[in-house]
Amino acid sequence: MRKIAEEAGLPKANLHYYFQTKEQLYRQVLDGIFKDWLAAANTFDECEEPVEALRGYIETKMDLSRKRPLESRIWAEEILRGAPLIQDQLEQTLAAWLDTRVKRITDWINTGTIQALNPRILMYMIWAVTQHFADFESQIRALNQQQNLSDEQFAEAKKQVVQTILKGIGALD
Amino acid sequence: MRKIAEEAGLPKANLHYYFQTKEQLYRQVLDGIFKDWLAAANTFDECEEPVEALRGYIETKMDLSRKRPLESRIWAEEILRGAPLIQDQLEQTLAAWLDTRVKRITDWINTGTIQALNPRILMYMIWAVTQHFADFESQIRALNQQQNLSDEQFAEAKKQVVQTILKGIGALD
DNA sequence: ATTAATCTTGACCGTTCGGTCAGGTTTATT
DNA sequence: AATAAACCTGACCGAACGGTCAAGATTAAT
Repeated sequence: MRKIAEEAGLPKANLHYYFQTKEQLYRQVLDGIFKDWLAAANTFDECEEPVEALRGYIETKMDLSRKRPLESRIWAEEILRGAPLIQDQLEQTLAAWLDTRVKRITDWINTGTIQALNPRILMYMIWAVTQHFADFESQIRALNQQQNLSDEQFAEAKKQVVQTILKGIGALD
Repeated sequence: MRKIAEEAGLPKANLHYYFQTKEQLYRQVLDGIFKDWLAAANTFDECEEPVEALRGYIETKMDLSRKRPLESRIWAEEILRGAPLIQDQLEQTLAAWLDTRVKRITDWINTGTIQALNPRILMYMIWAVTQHFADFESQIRALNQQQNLSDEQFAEAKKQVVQTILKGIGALD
């Protein structure tokens, strides 16, 4: 709280005027992140066909990792800790969101647009890969001559992630 | 340190006899994890062909996530924090390891065994997906009726991860 | 049996932590 | 101009933190 107040340029006591406890502040941060997360998630529904729907979703998640890596990292840290404060949101909102998307993917499988697979695991894979570029940024930087990925490198990564996953599930030739 | 001593069943002062500072203890933990990580990494070299080499590597990493999720999580947390204590290891050992594997993958591309792609990004994807099952275990549990993945579910996930990535890079039909 | 080395421990120390509070200042309302 | 509401702040508090230390217990070496 001291460091946050310092960073924000106000006395710690004043910070406590707006956020009574550290946990309340943290909860508001998590809520904001969850909102952004769901907003990005809606990209998934914008297209009918799997190729465009998944491409749009993956690209949106990649862009989020690029533009707001801190959000992704705070989310990741909360999950790492066992999600003590967001378990309800995961079990309710996120589970419901996932269920309806699982149904859509199942439809694609049944119509033969993509190959048979477990839709949940596909979603886990997409989350894992896209968020990795935010959460493991410092590792990637260390492996890239101590330089963050350039815009060009990131664009290449985005393209390859989309390509590999879409091809991997049989949505591309 | 108090909690660790408690968990280990000895007085805190005694813990400090074996580990002078918290950071020294933490470093030893990180070193142990890095060793396991590199041991798993060597699976990559056991086979000549991309399909078997990558399948073996992915499966080993998946097994590690299953059997030692805490290790993966501590590693992830260290990276999330910006890798303050393991930057050297990332820039030296890990970077060197990655370089030689990038060369192998490049060979596969040049001989047409897999399609053209950026080998580094492929490795990031593999790391992301395999470690996700350890690092985001609590999220997966919340989305799986509050139950950890069963052995059967995990086996299915492992199979699908291998299948999707191998197919995604054009190593399978 | 004696000594030295290693291990164990309760009590203690200074610092930092999240949080409080009385009292001040500013802003909005009438 | 008077009053109320909202906002701001330095000083302070108890608890928890990582770490220390002197002294005791145990083990190994001679």
